[in-house]
Amino acid sequence: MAEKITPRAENYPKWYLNVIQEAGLADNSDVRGCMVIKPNGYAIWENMQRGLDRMFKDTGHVNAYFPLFIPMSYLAKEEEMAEGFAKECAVVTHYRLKAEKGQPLKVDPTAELEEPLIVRPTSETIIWRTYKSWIQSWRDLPLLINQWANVVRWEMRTRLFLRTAEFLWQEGHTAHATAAEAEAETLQMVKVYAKFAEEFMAVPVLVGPKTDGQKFPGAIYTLCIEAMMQDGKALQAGTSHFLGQNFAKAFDVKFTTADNKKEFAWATSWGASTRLIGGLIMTHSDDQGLVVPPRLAATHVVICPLGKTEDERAPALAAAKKLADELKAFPREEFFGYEPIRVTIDNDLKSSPGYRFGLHEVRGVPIRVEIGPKDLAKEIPTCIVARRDFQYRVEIEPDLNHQKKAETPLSQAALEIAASLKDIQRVLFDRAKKYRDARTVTANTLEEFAGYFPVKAGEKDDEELDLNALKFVYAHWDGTRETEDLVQKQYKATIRCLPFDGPTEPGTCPFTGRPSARMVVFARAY
RNA sequence: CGGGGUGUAGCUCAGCUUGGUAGAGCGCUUGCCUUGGGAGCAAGAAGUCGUCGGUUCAAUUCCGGCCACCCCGACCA
Repeated sequence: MAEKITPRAENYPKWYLNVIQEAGLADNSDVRGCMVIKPNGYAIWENMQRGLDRMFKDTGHVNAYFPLFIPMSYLAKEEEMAEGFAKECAVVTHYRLKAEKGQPLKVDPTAELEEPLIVRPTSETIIWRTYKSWIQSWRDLPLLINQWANVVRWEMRTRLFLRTAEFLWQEGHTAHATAAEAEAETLQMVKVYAKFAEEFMAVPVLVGPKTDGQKFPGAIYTLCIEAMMQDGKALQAGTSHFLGQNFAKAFDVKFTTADNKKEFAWATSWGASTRLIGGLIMTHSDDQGLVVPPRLAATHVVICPLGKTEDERAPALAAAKKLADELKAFPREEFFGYEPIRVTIDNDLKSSPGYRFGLHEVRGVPIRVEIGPKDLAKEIPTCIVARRDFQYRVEIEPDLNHQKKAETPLSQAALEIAASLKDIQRVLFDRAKKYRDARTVTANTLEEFAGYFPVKAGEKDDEELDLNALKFVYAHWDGTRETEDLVQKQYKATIRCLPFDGPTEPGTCPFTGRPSARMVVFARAY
């Protein structure tokens, strides 16, 4: 078998790119920093959208759409936001090209916009400008709106899914009559993200506020979910911001209260992006390729009919179709988003079975079914059910090898497959949680802390670090920006968040000796 | 924006030192053969050698400018 994927232990970043390529998730495009999301990758995004959108609707939100272009002056109205995003804004200055025969196409210098437009890096400004006309009375509140969109942030260095110049996301923007209501919304939505991460993505997350140094430009505070990747690095996977009255003041959004007073509205915003796909890959996938939890998988089940001759193939194909129909007709349930089980039949009987199996494996199909002449010749016809979450290679996970393939009577296969899909979802979450918990430690002294974040001189970033080197480290912190910056500089570790369910006892900051209110989580981050 | 590197077939790259108009592997097409873990054989299609200029009888090769991309730092979902 041609090994196309660099093992994780050898070079984790390279492995990540190999998986994306071999699984057909995305490609780099000719446009710098922008990716092409391929069907297998986009299907995962669609499943994410479906799951999240359902949860947004269930919590009372509705979808709307706002313009891609934002007048430059809008961004300027909120000072922190202008400062935060100024350096990564794409700007539109002209509205016309000049096309003359025999001449190269060029920008028409006579068609300059009076005011440049920026391509949205996030939509708070244009949305709050719009809310000004939507909100007059307390009866107009709360305003609970989400939009699915693309945004552009002109990043210096990009990586497929994790950081691209253009990315797809959703951004919720809500307006409330009171601070308490807005804060409750902020908390509710970060919990929605946590639930989505754990129940759909099978990714365990830490939930809690960011430090002031890490919060969103323009926010009073930011709540986030943080996941651990297989290299021990942290990935911020979703954020929910309490924006106070900052944007209401910037765009003069006032409403009349029940007792006829004027007040500025209170705001939240929250977002999650295609970065989630990167996190999904780095949490579950293995050296054989992509592993996707069933709730997000593009295809749940692929059935591979086998056979040398037409005489062998025809019955195998017929049995495959029958099983596919049974699976598709399965009663719809919440686990599958009330949609049919996604089954495909691999009709490529001319390719070798090994090639076909390998292809589905690298592409992350949770369950593969084999139906061939040997199975159909039995008194009670059977099929082989192979689970993607169990390695088939003895040398890699010998203890799991016995579970790699199971022979199942065809008559029961649909039932067992549906049950296995749910089991895979559970196994992936448990595995990821165990992995994270085993790599979460506490540092009580500076020496301990330093030991967890080795920075070896002359080393090229973390590529040469052992895959097992990095951890989530709980440690005390004196609460100052200076200390946070110092730690980042010395150890390349940042404070990921102050987890809601982490230890909250006060102590002493190991970096400065000053008192600390509670422990926080440090990690290297993407 | 600083440091380094690379541009040759769809992809990964060799060739350039010592100039004479281009190769391999993979992929693709066709045929034969093969089928329960990534088979084999044969034939075939495919490249203005990043770009502009210089040197030369002759430039993918030598020289210079430009452009693009990649990696490492700073910045970031």
